[in-house]
Amino acid sequence: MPPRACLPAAPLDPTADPDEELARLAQALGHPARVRILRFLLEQRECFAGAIVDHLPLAQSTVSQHLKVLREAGLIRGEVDGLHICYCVDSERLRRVSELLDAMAPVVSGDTP
Amino acid sequence: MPPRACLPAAPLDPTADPDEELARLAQALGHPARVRILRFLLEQRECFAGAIVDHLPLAQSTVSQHLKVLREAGLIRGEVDGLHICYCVDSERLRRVSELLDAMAPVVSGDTP
DNA sequence: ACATATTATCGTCTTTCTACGATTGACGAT
DNA sequence: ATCGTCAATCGTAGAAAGACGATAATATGT
Repeated sequence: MPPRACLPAAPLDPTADPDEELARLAQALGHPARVRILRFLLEQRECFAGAIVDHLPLAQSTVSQHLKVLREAGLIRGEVDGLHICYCVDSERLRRVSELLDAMAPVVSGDTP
Repeated sequence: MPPRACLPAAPLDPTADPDEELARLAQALGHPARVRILRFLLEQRECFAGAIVDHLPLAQSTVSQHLKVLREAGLIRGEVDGLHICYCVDSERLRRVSELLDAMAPVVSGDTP
């Protein structure tokens, strides 16, 4: 098996501010195409970029940009595998979103009297 | 107690598409100021717009626009109370975000072997 | 009716996002 | 070495977001 190099992946500023972190993650999720990419990636468990391009009605360069946004938010990781780049969701990072949300709104019951 | 009228609140297109819905909600969350507003609102349980303006280093009109974004995403509701507008978080709608996320990634364990 | 207080909206400017085609760089195969 | 393939990046054009001051709308108090 050839050694798998890792893409620059997540520049992810160690923001330390949960508001900034949540906003950053949410912004990455804030486009239908990117949500679709995530869902597809979760369904396939992993796949190379070309498959994602085929799955969306967008140009290759556009998809590549969306992938970059998701990568920089840390929501996906891409590994170079020969000619392809194999992408997969960083589930931990995805869970982090719910985590931040829950930390913010710790189960308030009955807000609509 | 005077009758409380409800603001246009949530135009919220009944998208039916969970990807669109999640993207829409995430986009509303995708700005630090708006996250801060939500957090503040959750802490206070409710408060009028002026208090939010005082709490952020932004112009009144800017805050008003952020409130509008949150309102249109259904994340907050504003009720006219005399001279003030009393805002509060729609916790159910906020939980909906986690819900959509969880539905998308139903607890995948061990994604980083 | 008038002045005051509170918030939304308007107009504008600047910045960022989205999308695309074209190009580049890297790899594998011939 | 050259050729195809795959994916990132560049350059650019148009759309949307973010910020502000100024203005308008509405309700309250005098």
